[in-house]
Amino acid sequence: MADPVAMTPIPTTESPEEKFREFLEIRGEKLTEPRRVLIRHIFDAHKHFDADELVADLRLAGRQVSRSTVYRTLRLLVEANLLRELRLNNRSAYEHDYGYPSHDHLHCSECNEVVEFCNDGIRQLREAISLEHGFRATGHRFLITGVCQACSRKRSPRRRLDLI
Amino acid sequence: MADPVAMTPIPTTESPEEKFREFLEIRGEKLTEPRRVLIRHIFDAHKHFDADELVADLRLAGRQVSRSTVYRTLRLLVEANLLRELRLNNRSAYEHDYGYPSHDHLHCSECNEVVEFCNDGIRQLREAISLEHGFRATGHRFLITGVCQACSRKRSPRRRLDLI
DNA sequence: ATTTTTGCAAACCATTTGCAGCTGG
DNA sequence: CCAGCTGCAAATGGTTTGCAAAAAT
Repeated sequence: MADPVAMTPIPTTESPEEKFREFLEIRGEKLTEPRRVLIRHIFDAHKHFDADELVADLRLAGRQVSRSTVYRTLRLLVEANLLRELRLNNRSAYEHDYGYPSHDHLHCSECNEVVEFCNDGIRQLREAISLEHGFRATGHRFLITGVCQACSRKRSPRRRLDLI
Repeated sequence: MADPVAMTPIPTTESPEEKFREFLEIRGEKLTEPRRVLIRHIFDAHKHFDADELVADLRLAGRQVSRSTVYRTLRLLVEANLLRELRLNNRSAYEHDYGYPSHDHLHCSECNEVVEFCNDGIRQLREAISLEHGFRATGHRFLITGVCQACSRKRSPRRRLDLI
C-alpha cells in the first residue's frame, strides 16, 4: 500500500504506548511484550498498512509476532482509538488515529495511492445533516475516489513538451 | 439489514433489464434467464441487500439461482452502474444506482438502520478538494455513523412525558 | 496462583473459480 | 454451432478461534 501524503502530527503528552497501557489497565488487561513490539513498530512511521504488511514488516525487522496476535492487537488498538480502520479494498487497512488530526481521504483507483486531507466543511456538513435527520453523529468517513494527477497524465499524455 | 429510508426515484426511459441487456450486448455477453430473474427481483423493491439475503429471498420466491451466479451477476450489475456496492460491514451490501438520485448514508450503529440523504454541498466539497489535490474525482462515499433518534431515546430516556 | 496472552493449526465464511454440461443468439 | 453461461463442488484468502503452553501481575 502506498504511503499516505503526510500531515502535521498533533502534539501529544502521552506516547501511544502509554495510552495503550492505560486502555488495557482499565479493562484489566496486560501490556505484553508482543503488544509493545507492535505498538512501537506501528507508531514508528506514519503510514497506512494492513495486517499482512505488518507481519511481513516485523519479520524483516527481526521482531516476529504471530499473525493471530497481530490481528488481535490491531482490534484492540482500534478499540483504544489509537488506530482507525479503513476499508478501501476487501482487506482492512489501518492508520494512526492518536496524535493525528481527523481527516479524510482521496484514493487513486489507478495506482492505489491514498492522500489525506483536512477540510472543516465536512464536519459542518456532517453536523447539519445529522441534525436534520435527528442523528447524533459519532463519526464519519468521506472517501473521494478518482485518478491522481500522475495517473491522469499517464493515461492521456498531452503534449510531450509537458513532460520535458 | 434494515430498509433504507426511501427517496423519490428518478424517472427513467429504459427499464433496468433493458439497460442491462445493452450493457451485455456491448460486451458480447448474454441476457440469460437467471440474469433476468435476478435483475427483475432486485429492482422489484427498493432496498439494501447482500448476496446472502438475495439468495434466500429468491429461494422463498421459488426462483432459485445458484450462489455463484448471484455473485457473478452482482458484479456485472455493479459494472453496469445498475447497482452500487456499499461496505458497511465485512460483507458487501448493494443498492439501486440506476433510477435513483446520487445520495449518501447515515448509519445507526445501534439498530443498524441506514438512512439515505441527498446534499449538494458534498459534491461541491468533493470537487473543490479534488481540484486542490490534482485529482479527477470519479465518485465518493460519505458515510455518517452515529445514533438515530429512536435509539438515542432508548438509551437516555428523558422524561416519560416526551413519549406520550 | 490465577488470569490473560501467545502461537500454532484448524476453522470460518464470504467470495471466487475450474469444469462438465447447458443455453442463447 | 459456438461462445458464453450455469451449477456444483472445491479452492481461496483474509480473519477468527480452540487449545495447551507461556507470561504477566
